[in-house]
Amino acid sequence: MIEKDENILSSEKNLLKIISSQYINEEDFEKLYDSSVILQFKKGEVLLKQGMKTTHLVFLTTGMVKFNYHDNSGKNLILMVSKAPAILGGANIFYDGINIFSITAIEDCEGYLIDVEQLKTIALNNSNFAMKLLELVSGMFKDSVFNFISLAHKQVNGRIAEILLYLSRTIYESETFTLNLSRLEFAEFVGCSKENVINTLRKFHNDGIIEITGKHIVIKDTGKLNKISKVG
Amino acid sequence: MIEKDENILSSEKNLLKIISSQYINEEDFEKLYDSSVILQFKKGEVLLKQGMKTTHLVFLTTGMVKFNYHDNSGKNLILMVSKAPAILGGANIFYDGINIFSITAIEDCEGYLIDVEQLKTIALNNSNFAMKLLELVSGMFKDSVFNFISLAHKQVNGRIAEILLYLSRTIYESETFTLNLSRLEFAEFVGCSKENVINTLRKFHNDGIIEITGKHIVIKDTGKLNKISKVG
DNA sequence: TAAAAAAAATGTAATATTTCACTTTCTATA
DNA sequence: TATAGAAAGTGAAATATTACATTTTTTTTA
Repeated sequence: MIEKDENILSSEKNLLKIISSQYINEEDFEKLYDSSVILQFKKGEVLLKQGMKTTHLVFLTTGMVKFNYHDNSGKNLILMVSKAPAILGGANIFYDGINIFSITAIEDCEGYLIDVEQLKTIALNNSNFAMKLLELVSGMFKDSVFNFISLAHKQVNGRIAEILLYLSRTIYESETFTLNLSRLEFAEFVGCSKENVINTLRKFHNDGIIEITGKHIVIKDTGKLNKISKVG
Repeated sequence: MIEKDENILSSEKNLLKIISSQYINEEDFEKLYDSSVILQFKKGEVLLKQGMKTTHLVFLTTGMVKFNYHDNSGKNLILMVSKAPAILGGANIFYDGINIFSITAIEDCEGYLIDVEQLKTIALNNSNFAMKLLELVSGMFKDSVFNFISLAHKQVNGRIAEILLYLSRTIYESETFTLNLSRLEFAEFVGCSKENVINTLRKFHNDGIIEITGKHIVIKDTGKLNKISKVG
């Protein structure tokens, strides 16, 4: 019990900001806390499933996930990649309550399942809290729009350069990292064939822009990568 | 004065739902009303400009607009097309207050400029209202995601078929309509070259799927168009 | 740890898309 | 209503991308 509390409070970002005493009182916090469950997810497991009713959000405490959409023809698309700490599923709640995409672990994860009904009840009685949720959803919207824009006017090498920079800066926070997406998943993120991803990564490698050995990537020339991402 | 009120109240969709007495009291409504201005926009005029601070939203009462993003290399992209009645600009407010895209009239429009600060003040004191705004933003998020998905895994003919159906169903609400986008704008919406748009429309015409004479379009074979939009 | 399965890599042919240079057709307005 | 400028349309070459067939490498698991 105590361990659970400490866990929530020790993660310094999103949820803390939102749930902390600034926006929510002790009593509301207890309600939310009592209705939440902590769960482990193995790589590949689905945290939120596309098409299902949104009964909960997930506050991810450790691990990384992908936001993926699968269409009826079997094709798959990765919209976003996110790492702990983060609140997942926020965009679904206040619309019609059906998950528009899945959220899947791309490495072992741990997270709190937060009851949506409870959350709504609290938001209705606390507009500061509701506003914070609005900020959260707007932020996601913005990210999605930027990703969309990039997809629309950039060619594959520009997209790949951009995604490499994004992963390096935002997700792994290092110029050296071990990718936890397969080449196929990477292709689903870029929006092209897996062969194209493989060839382009190889080309970047041969041009000395990156160094890639299997899943291990080192970004050698950020300047050039930047240029490609802008021009491409 | 009376005319203005009637105008707001007679449009049956978004704003009414949100602003109506169910969610906002007489006094708040007056505040919002007093800080709002009605304006006319000519085709091509910008209602909200990308990069500028969000000082107002627009409640569009008549006309049609495009949501367009322009990048520094001069390329332009249309994210969405929307017609009255609609609330425009909602996604910007609660994030960092900078418009992430422009909203431009594609035909003569009329709309109310609603002061954002006033709106925020009211939302802070009225969580029902805040929740309604959340729904609005979530809805836009959802639309954007679907458009994004379509762009990512469909080829140009699939995209064009889809956009034709979208325009027919959602925007013009008829199988016969007069497009108020140029071929170039249509291409910016599809995310391809204008020649590709022209050729594809011609091909659809020759195959008897649509009938196109300049800007006048008749959808002849919805079934086939549907198929192309799904397979493509 | 060996075998099976999955993922990565490669080269080439087929296809899709853009770019370019140009003509034709509209449309606004002087 | 003549005319300039914009928009639409065309065809062909250049480029980008995918699809396919196949091999190599890595990972999983019996």
